[in-house]
Amino acid sequence: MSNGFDDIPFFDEEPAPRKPVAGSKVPPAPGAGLGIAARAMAARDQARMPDYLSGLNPEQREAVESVDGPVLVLAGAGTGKTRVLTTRIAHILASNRAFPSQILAVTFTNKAAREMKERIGHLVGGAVEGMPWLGTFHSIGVKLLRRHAELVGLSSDFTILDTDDVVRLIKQIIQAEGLDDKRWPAKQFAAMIDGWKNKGLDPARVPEGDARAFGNGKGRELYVAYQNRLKTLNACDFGDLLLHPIRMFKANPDVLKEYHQRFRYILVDEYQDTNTAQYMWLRLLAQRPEGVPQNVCCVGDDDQSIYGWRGAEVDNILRFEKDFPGAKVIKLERNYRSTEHILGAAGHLIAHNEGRLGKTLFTDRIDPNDDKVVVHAAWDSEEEARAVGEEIEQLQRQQHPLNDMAILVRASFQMREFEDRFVTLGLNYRVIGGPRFYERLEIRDAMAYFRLVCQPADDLAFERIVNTPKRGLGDTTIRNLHDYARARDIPMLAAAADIIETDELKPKARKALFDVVTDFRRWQSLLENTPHTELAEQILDESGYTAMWHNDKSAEAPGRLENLKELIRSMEAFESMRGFLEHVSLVMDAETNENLDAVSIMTLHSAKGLEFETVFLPGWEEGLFPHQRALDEGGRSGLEEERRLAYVGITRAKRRCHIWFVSNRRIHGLWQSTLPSRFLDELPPAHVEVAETETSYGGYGRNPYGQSRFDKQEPFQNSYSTPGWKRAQANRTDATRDNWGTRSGHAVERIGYGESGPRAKTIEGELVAKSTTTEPSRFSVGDRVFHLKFGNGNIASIEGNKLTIDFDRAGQKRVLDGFVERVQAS
DNA sequence: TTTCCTCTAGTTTTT
DNA sequence: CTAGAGGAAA
Repeated sequence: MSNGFDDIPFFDEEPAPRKPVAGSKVPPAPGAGLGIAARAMAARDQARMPDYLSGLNPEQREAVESVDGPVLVLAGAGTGKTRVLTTRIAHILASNRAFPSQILAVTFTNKAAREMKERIGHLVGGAVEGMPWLGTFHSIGVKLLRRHAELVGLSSDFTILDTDDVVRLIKQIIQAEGLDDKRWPAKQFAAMIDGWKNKGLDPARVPEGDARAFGNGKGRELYVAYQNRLKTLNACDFGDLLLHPIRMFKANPDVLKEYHQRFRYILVDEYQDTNTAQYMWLRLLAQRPEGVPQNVCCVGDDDQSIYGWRGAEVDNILRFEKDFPGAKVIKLERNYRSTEHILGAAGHLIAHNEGRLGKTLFTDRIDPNDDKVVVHAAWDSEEEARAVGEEIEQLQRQQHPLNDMAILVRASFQMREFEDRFVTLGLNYRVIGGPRFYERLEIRDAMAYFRLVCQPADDLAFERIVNTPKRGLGDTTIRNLHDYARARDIPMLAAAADIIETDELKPKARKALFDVVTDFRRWQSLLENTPHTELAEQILDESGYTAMWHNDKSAEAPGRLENLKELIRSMEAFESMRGFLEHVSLVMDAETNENLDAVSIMTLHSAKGLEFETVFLPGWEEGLFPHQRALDEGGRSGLEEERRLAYVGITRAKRRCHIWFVSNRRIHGLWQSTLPSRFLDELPPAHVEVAETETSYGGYGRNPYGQSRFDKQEPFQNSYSTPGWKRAQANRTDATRDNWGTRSGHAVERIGYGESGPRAKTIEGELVAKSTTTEPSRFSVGDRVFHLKFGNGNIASIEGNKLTIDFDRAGQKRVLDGFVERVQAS
């Protein structure tokens, strides 16, 4: 849990590593307290061929052992990419080429970094201490910046702003420029700045046209003003965590040189996702002066590049060989995940893209009993959800764990239908990627208190909480204070301390502000000597923040209090409040509860890197997938990215992949009839079967879809002529919309779930319906209960795990007992 | 200050 | 349609 930079010596105290000599013996490892390198060496010495190399195929092994010089590993889905990366690091360590602190290993997400640490630990036998430079681009950026902040005009205790802070800040700037913040939304400009920063553009380099496009042509001025404001706040946004180090390195070649010496080996995960700024950062660090080997290894898959829309440049991976002359390119094509049908379908689909580096996944685990990829047609999204639910239940009856199944959607609105259905069925599910814990209102408020205690100059935090809970400090007072602070160039909290000594404010506001200032003074004085969790609780109590939610009668209030408790709990793992704040600003991910058996529902984007026995891919319709906007805004390359997304979806499946399309979908409230996705036509018949629908309608054979519905003739185009396909097509054309109820043999029961109000989600961002149990209900009629969505109510009747409840506010609803908690009768 | 109403926009997401 | 934001009224 490092919260800074001073815990790692800049250069190792140990002697410089020697070049390994073939067959050289390494001295036996002494007992306890071994460094990672020593342990790795010991592990290697146990066998002639190091253990860690034994299970690798020849290509993987080559990727692991080609440690010197630039290497690009093109690792297709399920080909053991992470394994190669981690084994490679273990190998570098074990062969005595570098110390752990001389390896730079970069990932995109914290999750990936964590996983790598863990797996290296396994390989080397023990926890990985001393890999200080394994982390995300951003966390490594922070580490560099904390060390050299003064070189870019910051002080090393700078704050990291998240998107929410940034938007509020930009809004102020837009208003300060005298622009209408409704006509020029701060959010949009924040996105523009983010985009520019992804491209490595400082204000001067933003193309004229782009800069003029915002704020009556004032885009550039606004960007400058924003950067200035950040500097006065001693703050960075996420983009700066990359750009500042780049600037720093460019302006200080001596510093860059130090890092060149330090980082003997550089590894990059998910290279296809790097944006221009990351690419610049990497080249600065990786490209060495003549004669020095560039030990860079980038691992990626151009076919899985799905983040172009947020600045990723597939081109980075495509031109690796130009950037690093003499680079070795190793393709990993042997797939260990999926059946031949799944690979065949995915491979045929992705072959429709141009400009690929070209890989074909194969497996030799061929089993004639393997299912083909199945394409299903449904009348509308409701039927789609119902049918998927049935399939899941059927698999469940065959003892397949729900954890092995996932529904991967293109857009998050599609999730709702599945959630509704699963709640009705009492089927456990979890939603991955919902609102994040640290993005919740109450968490952000609490964090603002903590930030302000640790960093009295954090004006954004100050503004967020001065009047939360309500203290009668309205707009006018704040504006006053703001001007006062600006005029004197001091932080707002300091300004508040000053202004209460004057008579500039009304007595009421003055008193309120006085209380705030004294509270913060007190908390700051406690910061060093009070256990931080205790202090945190104290802050939330004394500020009246907890009381505010206690008094709040709304349905969400108890959940929010619970989240605050969870926040305090999660602080325990940290040494100090500062350490905790640093962690939170970078690590925004929530963990899922692995112990629960549940179907996962997530977007295709968040599914990258995961795998499931069975994957359901609903919503393969033109306009949704490929998404209309991707086509409109991205043209050909937009379509190709969508296709890669489809590829990612299919290759998540190990054994079973079910694709769905519907004929009617409600978009923006109105029903629209839809066409099957062109991607369906791009699947190879040999690996695909069309499901016979159990429903009894249709069969007219009116098939408007022949060959080449969308594209010019393409070599892969094929027209399905199987009876099943024809029927599926006919179904979607001729079905009548009276399928409410039991047509598919399943009693449809609607329970209240669809009115406005927040979605019921647990702190992990999961919504979990308890499965039907045979146990007697833990509730009885008349109990007073609380429901996250509907609030308080009394139980009117009970059937199994389904409760009928008279809610105080929402009226009578039927809900599953897993969604309510018993409360004391009031 | 709160509540209610109107308006608007509406893929994908990490850090 | 529907969630969220912002403005107007109580």
